[in-house]
Amino acid sequence: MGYPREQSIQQATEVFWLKGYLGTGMRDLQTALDKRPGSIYSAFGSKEGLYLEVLNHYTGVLHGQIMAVANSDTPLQQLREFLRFPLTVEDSAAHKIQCLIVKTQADWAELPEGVKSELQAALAHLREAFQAVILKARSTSELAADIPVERAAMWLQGQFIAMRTLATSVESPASLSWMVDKIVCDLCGEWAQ
Amino acid sequence: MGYPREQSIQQATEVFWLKGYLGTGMRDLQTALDKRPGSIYSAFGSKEGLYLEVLNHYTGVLHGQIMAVANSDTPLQQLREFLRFPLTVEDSAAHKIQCLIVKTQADWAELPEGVKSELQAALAHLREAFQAVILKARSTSELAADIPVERAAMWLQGQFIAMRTLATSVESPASLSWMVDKIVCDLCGEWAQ
DNA sequence: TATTAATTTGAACGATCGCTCAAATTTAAC
DNA sequence: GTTAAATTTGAGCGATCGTTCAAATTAATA
Repeated sequence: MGYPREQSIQQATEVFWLKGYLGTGMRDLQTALDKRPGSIYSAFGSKEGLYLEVLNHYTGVLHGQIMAVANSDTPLQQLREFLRFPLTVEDSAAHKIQCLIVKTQADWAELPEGVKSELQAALAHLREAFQAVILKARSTSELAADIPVERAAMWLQGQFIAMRTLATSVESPASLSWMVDKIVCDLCGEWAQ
Repeated sequence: MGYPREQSIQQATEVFWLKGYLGTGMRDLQTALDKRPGSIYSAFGSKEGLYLEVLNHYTGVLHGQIMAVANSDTPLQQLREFLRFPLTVEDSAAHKIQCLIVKTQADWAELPEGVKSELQAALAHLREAFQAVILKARSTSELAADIPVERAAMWLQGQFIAMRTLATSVESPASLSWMVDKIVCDLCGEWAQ
């Protein structure tokens, strides 16, 4: 049995997701991974190195979910389900409502340079996935042919951020599902050039 | 000359706004206020105490701005200007794009209990102001009579968060002004019950 | 000006931070 | 079974954290 990288990354994701990059200490990670500092450092090099692997894995999963929406036959309907899902997590995992990327971005000014650039890349990567959703919905005529694709993709990312952020500050996230309908409705609505 | 509370609060606001609650150290504050630790502690009691005064002052200013929108004769037009303004800050003050409250909220899990509850209160207070804008716009018939007021207020707060967050991750915030138009457009659009 | 009260100073405390590395342990090779 | 290589261990490093408090300074009173 070599070092369980995959498992460690998943356990570290939980901690970073809950406490953020700055808020997470190496001792939190040592506890969560059940590893002593030397093992973690020999496997990941530094706290930043571990975080970057976590961010990479997290972004990949999220990107995959959005691309699955884009690749479905009914992208707008799948988008609805994608947006609604995080509102249904149980209380014990409430931190999972907030997107890890957006959460980390809030600490922007204090982040190491390497984390900053990877964060920017992650945001851009996810925006590409949102753009694929728009394009697919346009091709299935669920969206008008003249929709401004890049703006709509960025707007969609913004709606994602808004909903996730609001959901973390409300006692019952599920009660925000009307917002999902509003988003899809507005996506199909007016896009004055 | 007594202790310059007002001035200290404004200087501390700058630091907390830039670096967040967790990211700001007492030594950052000592530098910014040009005061030694004892003075700060005798005036504000603790880092948390100083932050709470900063948050209170900040919330008051923002609430006042939104209420000014609500009290104008053309609330929707004023809302446009209110939303557009932060997109125009110069590069050197880029951190001012992001709302201090939303920024602090991202560190939720690590915040002292007192900060958490004040943050919740601040968000609710600002939502009341957004609600006043909706109500006023309805009374001037800029908005339909059957708009769901509470939902629209929360949605508007979400749009505010989305725009401010996106603006911090883009090279030219001013290029997002189309989003302001989209927000006002969507506010006037469909609100399926 | 002498005396008291209020404020400011800054060295330093204990706790925690990210991280190191010599030693102990486990694994692999023969 | 013996030896060499790879991995894990955990005490502890220097730095920084929020905070304290005796001493120095400034302001107020008589």
